[in-house]
Amino acid sequence: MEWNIFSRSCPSRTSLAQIANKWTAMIVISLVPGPARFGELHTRIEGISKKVLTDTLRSLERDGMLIRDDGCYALTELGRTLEEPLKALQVWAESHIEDVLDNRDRYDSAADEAILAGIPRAS
Amino acid sequence: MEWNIFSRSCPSRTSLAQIANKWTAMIVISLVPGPARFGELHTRIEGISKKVLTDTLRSLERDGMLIRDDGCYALTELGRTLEEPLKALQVWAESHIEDVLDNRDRYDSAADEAILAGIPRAS
DNA sequence: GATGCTGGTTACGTTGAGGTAACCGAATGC
DNA sequence: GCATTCGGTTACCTCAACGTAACCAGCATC
Repeated sequence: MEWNIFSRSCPSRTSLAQIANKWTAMIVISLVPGPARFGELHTRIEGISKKVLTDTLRSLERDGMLIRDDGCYALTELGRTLEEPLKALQVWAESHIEDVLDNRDRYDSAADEAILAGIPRAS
Repeated sequence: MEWNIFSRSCPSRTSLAQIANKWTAMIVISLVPGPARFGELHTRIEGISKKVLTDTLRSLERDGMLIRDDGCYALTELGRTLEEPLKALQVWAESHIEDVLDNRDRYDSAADEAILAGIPRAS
């Protein structure tokens, strides 16, 4: 079978949606060093609510990326194959953020100037 | 400066949220072979609406990952550094989807059986 | 100058993701 | 027995993401 994320209703797109997700990335990365308890994850991933944490954990458990044993979560073999790609996203985000912040500033101030100059719309 | 996606209000988390996104992934991957026009992207990425496509393109342009030249979009140097990590997500999603689908089936039917057996709740 | 195509924008409605806070059962401590 | 912690669940609400459809300016075509 040819799976293709660009195809409107290919199941692989739902899988992409699951892994291309900041909470998924943070949970998986948090579990790389070893299993962790619910409370530990809740502390490490600052700002995540208990609801979202449980929802995301259940969803990852359903897809077979982690297993739960009485409040203790561990990556499965499948989950471990996500370590490298998701870690790469973390590294990218942290190492290029200054660039990105600069670009945003430039973009926003250019937009402001265009408004002040009375240019009605980009063409 | 120490950027850290796990820190509640670190800007790098907003950057992670932007790149850990299915539309971002599909757009960037679509632009790897070379610049493309709006209509081409709209066709290649099946099921994306014009609104979401324009919104996502503007957002990526703002962050400096692509540039627009009269309806033609091209990755910047920064955007090209995303090629590898995002391509990895596509490959993962497409190559592990059968596994994931099996896991979902197993999880869902186990849940059904638990209900039929009268087990009130997982503990 | 009407018709159509491209690359959008706008207004509007729906859905889903996510936050908050209260609650709860089981285990542990005093 | 009572309070506390842990690992959730539940109800409720908000807001951002997304879809739909109509509209529009610029340009080319005939």
